[in-house]
Amino acid sequence: MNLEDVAKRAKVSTATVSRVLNNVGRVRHTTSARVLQAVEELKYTPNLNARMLAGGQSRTLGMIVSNLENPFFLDIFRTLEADAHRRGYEVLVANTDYRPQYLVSSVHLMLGRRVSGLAVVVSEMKPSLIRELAESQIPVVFYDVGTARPNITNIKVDYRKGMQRIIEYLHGLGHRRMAFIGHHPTLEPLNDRKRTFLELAADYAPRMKVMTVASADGPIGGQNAAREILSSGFRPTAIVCVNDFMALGVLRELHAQGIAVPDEISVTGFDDIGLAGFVSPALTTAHIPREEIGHLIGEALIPGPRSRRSSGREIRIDTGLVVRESTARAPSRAAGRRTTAASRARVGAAK
Amino acid sequence: MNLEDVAKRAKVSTATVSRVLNNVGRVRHTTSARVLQAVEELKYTPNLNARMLAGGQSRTLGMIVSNLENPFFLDIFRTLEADAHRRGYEVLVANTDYRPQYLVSSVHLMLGRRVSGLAVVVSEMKPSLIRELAESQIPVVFYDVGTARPNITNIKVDYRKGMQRIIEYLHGLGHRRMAFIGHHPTLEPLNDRKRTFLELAADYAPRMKVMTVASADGPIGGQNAAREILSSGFRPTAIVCVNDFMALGVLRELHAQGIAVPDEISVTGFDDIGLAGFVSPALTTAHIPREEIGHLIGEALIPGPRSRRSSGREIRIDTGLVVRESTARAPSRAAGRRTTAASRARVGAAK
DNA sequence: CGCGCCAGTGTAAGCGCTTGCAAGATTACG
DNA sequence: CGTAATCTTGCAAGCGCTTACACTGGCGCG
Repeated sequence: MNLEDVAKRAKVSTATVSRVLNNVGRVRHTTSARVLQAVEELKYTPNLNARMLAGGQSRTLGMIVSNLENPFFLDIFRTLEADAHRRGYEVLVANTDYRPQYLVSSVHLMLGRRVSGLAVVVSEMKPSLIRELAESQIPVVFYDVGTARPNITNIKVDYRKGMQRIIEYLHGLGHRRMAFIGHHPTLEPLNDRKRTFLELAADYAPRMKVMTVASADGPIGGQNAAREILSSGFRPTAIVCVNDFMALGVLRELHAQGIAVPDEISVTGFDDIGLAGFVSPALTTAHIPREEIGHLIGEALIPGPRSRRSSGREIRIDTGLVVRESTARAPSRAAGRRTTAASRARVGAAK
Repeated sequence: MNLEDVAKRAKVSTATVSRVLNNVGRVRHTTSARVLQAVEELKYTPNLNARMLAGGQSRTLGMIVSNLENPFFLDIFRTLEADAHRRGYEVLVANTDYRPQYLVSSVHLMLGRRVSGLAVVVSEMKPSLIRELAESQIPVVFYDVGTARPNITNIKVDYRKGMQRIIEYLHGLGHRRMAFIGHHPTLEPLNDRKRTFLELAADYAPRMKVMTVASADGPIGGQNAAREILSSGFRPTAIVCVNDFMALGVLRELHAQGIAVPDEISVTGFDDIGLAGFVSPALTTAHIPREEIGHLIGEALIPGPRSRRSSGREIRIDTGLVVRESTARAPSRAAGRRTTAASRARVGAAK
């Protein structure tokens, strides 16, 4: 079932059919009606691959994320997709599971499909890829990784400032023993966050006791990390999570162990995913404007009159602290702490 | 940057380059090395659109879901994708937001890309689409909707039996006033679920008081629905949700209103998404084996020796009840119920 | 030493669609 | 009416790749 079949049936040339289907050039009304009818009767669907090949442009964007399961990424995708559809674009999405190797193949897949723009919203990175994409000529947006280049827009969230707000807030509540839960410590951007936490903690209170652990992204990872902290003997009054998705698991584990949040331990997340407000206790977190990010990506990737095609720009996004129910004043030392299996000895803090 | 450039640089013909890249036919080792080097130097990426056009087959599957945000759909997608990758396939995903119109355009998009198989995992449907897909010749899997046809495999979850287990269980705990929370009542498959609930409730206890409300899929929808029930005056002892995703919002709202779950009201979900075990109280629900479904889809869509290409089959999936913390014996009438703003008068039950 | 084979390559015909160019059909106008 | 201007439409050249088929040497064997 191809253009020719339709053309034959409508008794016109393929060129005319093409014009009708694409609404370009002038076609007599009666002819176009005949073509449309033939299309209808034959249930013809244009071959997009051929169309792209011949047309030279795809009206398709690509988006690569680290973990589609994490609502943070999904929200950005959804916003971008909505914008794209509004402008007649499609968006292909690929998932890397934080594996650099998958990132590479995903990028190649996108490049192979000749997307007209690519958003790379991941936490892992290979320097060689940045070079490759810079040379690819297509507009690219990196989120959180990479650096601005001629055709590369860079969106960075001021993670440090967000973390600073969190720590400042917790410190103000009297917390002096904190644990940080991260994930994928081998990935530099993520590791950087841990470092930021450590630095800031040291800044705020030189004698702050801290500990860091890492597990997989997601509730299960958070749960495991919480378990690890609790069984280590270190007993923080606040647990700071690298993102909300992991914090969900932390909340669950504390609940399971009968530790009250926030009375005994305060918990914070990062991102402010929708779910953060739907768990109990609702999560205190740093808000990252995901919709804004989605729009920015669209603006950078989709050509248009309004868009200044912010090539090469570096855009910094700020975060805002959202205080909900999972944080409170640190329990006073005197306060009786329930003796759970996990709170045996208060061993010295790990650095 | 195309095959010809590479061919020129490697001083061979495009045919040879193609053979090297696809690992087909015999090519002298030294030649192939030369080609590979040229590819490397030119950073050449094959144009997949052209490849597909010329090759005639795409090794790409399509999957259309109603709500990517709902982990239920995402889990199926992830399993399918993993299977697909293992067999050298890609999978394109599209989201309909429960809108039939989006379903139609998504199907056309997939057909346009000439996917070699299509999974339609949605709750909305247009009969005309079924016909169209049946005629399309490509293998198709419908989940929950449609009917088996020559090239169409049908996977259906025995929703009724699952709901029956839930109601039986709740009834056994003494619940006699229940509310059902659904979504998108205009979509037949979803509406069917409400009907199932109503029938079963009537079966189990002729004098059971029931009420049904509907809102959007997701925690917010669940929250709104719960609010609606609570402010209606009807005071159920159990709230049965059409899926876990909505139940999350119900749990949140009850918590916010100071209503204890499960002491005052029991809550159940459906699907058993990962999050169900990570909220507090953990959700009692019916387990749908999403991984199995993902595998089945892969098996039906990806040709292979092992796969019996289950065309035209109808596969029924059974569910299992997972009891967690959100359900308990119905509070005795005498039990003091905290007088929250929402529990004003106990008005008669709505039918 | 001649012939058949086969490994290794090249040639060229598409795949289904878009589009510049030009021919044929209409319409406008003097 | 004739001719120019304007519409409609068809022709055909690709887009980048795969692949059937043809061709070229080198080798084994009688």
